[in-house]
Amino acid sequence: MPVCSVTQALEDYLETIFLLIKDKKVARIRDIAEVRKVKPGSVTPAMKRLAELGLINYTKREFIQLTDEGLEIARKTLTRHRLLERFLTEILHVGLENARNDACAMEHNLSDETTERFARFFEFLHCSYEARQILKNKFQRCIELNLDRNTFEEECPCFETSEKNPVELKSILQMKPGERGLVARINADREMKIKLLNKGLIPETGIKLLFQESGSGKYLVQMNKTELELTAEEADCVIIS
Amino acid sequence: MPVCSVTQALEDYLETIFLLIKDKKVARIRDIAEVRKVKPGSVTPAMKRLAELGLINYTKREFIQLTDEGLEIARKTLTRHRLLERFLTEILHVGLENARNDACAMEHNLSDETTERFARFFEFLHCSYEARQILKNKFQRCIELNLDRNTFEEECPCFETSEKNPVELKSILQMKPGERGLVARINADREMKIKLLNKGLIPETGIKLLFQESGSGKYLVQMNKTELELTAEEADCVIIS
DNA sequence: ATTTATAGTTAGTTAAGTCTAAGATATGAA
DNA sequence: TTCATATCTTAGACTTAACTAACTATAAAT
Repeated sequence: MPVCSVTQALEDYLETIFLLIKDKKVARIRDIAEVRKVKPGSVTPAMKRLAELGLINYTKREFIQLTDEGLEIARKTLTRHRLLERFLTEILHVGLENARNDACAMEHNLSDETTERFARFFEFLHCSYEARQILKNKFQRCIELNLDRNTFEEECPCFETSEKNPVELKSILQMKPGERGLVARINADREMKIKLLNKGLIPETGIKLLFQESGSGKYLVQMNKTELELTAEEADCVIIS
Repeated sequence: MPVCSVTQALEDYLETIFLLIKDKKVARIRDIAEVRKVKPGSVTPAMKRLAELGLINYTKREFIQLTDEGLEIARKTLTRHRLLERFLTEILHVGLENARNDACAMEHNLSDETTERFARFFEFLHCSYEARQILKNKFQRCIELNLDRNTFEEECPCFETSEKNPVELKSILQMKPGERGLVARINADREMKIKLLNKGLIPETGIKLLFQESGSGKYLVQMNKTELELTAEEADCVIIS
C-alpha cells in the first residue's frame, strides 16, 4: 500500500547489492549492512520496500536477487558514481577517499544532461591529444606547484601561455577605496585558501574595496551585493585582475 | 537539549535566509517557505532548530537574523553551489536549469579538497589562454556537433589533434567473439546515448565481446565483471578503441 | 540429537522533515 | 475602534530511515 518512489537510501542499497553479487556471487543481509555501515536490523525493512517496489526478489532468509528493473537502477547509479569519481580523481586530481565520498553524495539526483556531459568530457579527452596534454600535465603541475609552495609561482606552467599580460600580482592590498576588480585566484596555503574560498572569493567574482578600517586595519569588501571583512593578511592573498 | 548537527535541509534554510536578506533586506517565514517550496508550517520548527544551534537569531514573529556562525555556513554552502553551477554551465555546458538543480543536490557534503579543486580549475583557466581556447571552443563545438547530428563526425575539432591514428570507427559490431577493447565513446543520439551510458558504457571502460546470440541477434558483452546484453543497434553505437 | 553460534527478523523507539488544519497575532482599512 | 486579512505558530499525523534488543531459524559441532 505505501509504494512511494525509490529514495537515495534505496538506490544505495541497490548499488550495494549489485556490487556484492558481482564480487561475491550473493548478497547477504549481513554484508549489505557492513558495506552500508548500518545495522542488520535496518536492512531487512529496506529489502521489504525494495521488494514491494519490484526492484529485488526477496523472501525471508533467502538470497537477494535484483530484478531487471532493479539492475537498471543499480547500473545507472553506479555509472554516475564512476563518472563523478573518475572526474574528480583524473581531471581535478582529488584524492581517492574524498573523491569516493563526494561521488557518493553527488551520484543521486544527477540529471541525464549532466551525466552525459561528464561522459562527453572523457570522450573529448579521449580524442584530443592537445586537451589531454594541457589538463593532465599543465593543470596537474599547476596543482602540485601550489601545494608545495605558498605562493603561486610565476614559473607555473599555465603562465607560459597567458595572453601577453605582464604577470602582475595585485592583491586587495593594492586596491584603492572604491576600486573594483575580479578575483583571479587565491594565493595562499591550503588552509587559508579554503577559508577564503568558503567566504565566496572564487575566481571571476566581482569585488569592490569599500574602505580600510583605520582602527582594526581590516579591509571591507563588497562582493555579490554583500559585505565582507578581511584582515590584511587575508586581503593580501586575494589576487585581483 | 537535542542539538544534533546541521543537516542538509538546515543548510538549505540558511542559504535561503542569506539570499533573502541580500535581496530583500529581510527574511520572512512566508518567503523562505516559497523559495524552498515548502509550507510555512514547516519553516517555523526549522527556524527553532537553527536558533537552538546558534545559527540564527529568532524570536517569534520577529525578523530572522543570521549569526556569524550561520553566515559562515550560508556562505560556504553558497560558494559550493556557485562553483558547481559555474562548472556545469561554463565548462560542461549543461543547461542552466539542470545545472542549478544538480548543483543544489551536490553542494552538500562536498569535501574541502574537491571544492578547492573546482576553484583551481577556474584559476587555471583564468591564466591559461590555451586551455580556455580548447575547452571553451573545441569542447563546446564538439558538444554542439554531436547534438545536431546523429554521428560523431570526423570533422569534429578534437580529431584534428588526435595522435595520428587514422580515425577508425570500430564498434562492437566489428569485434570478434573473445576480443577485448576499451570504450572510446558512444555514437548515438541523445536518448540512446544516455541509455547506453546508464548501462555503464562510459569512456575507457574495458569490455569483452563474449558472443553473439544467433537466435535473438543480441550481443553479449562482459564489462566490469558483469554481463551486458546489447541489441545490434545498441552495439553499433559503442565505439571501441 | 542436542547444543551452540551465526544469520536474519521483528517490534518498539527515536529523529528529521514534511504536511494539514486550527489557533494566535499583527496590520491596515472602514 | 473594530473587523478583515495576511502572517505566523502550534499541534497532531505521517513517512523515511536509522537504532536497539529480543526473538527465531539455520547450520555446524559435539
